[in-house]
Amino acid sequence: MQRKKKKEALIQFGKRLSQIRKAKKLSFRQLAVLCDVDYSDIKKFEKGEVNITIATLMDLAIGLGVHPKELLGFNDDFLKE
Amino acid sequence: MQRKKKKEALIQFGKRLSQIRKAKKLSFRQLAVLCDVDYSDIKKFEKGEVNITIATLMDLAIGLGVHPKELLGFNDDFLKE
DNA sequence: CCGGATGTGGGTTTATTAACCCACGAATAC
DNA sequence: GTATTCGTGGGTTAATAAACCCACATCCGG
Repeated sequence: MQRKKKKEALIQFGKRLSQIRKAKKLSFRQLAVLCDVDYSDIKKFEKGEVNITIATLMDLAIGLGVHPKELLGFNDDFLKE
Repeated sequence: MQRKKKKEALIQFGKRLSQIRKAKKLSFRQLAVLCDVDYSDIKKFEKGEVNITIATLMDLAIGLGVHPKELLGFNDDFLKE
């Protein structure tokens, strides 16, 4: 994946994560406890600064109480351009 | 995520990847060209040896012509135990 | 006013992913 | 029978994700 597209993908993912977290009315620190990751790292994920692995993705899904698929449920049109 | 569960998750992911690749009748090397990753790495992914990042996940999805979500479309019951 | 939670930004070290490459034997095709 | 493609297994090095930690300003409730 090209540098630019990769960055865009991570930002889209971050937005999706943020969306779900807020829908569940969880703070960074609350979610951090639920999914056993550091609270300050979650913000990095939501900003699209980190290219997380699927294990971390699943940790987040567990904490949020959704299927891992949900976290990738963003519009993927930008991938096709 | 506990060590054991993480391993199980990666194996489930690998199986799903293998399933889709075979359904599309692609060899490791063919898929490798389509998604621009090394052919010998794809086998490692399918064996669950590597905890890939979402950028690589998307590369695979692009090569396979499916939405990234599809690659996480495995049964996640083992996550809940 | 004060204690607690929150968002934010900035660090560190260690493990491991990404991105490569090579060689072999078996199966497939020409 | 040889050229191609395949699965397989085994490497390397550089980049970075994981897993931590800390400080501070703000906001809110008691």
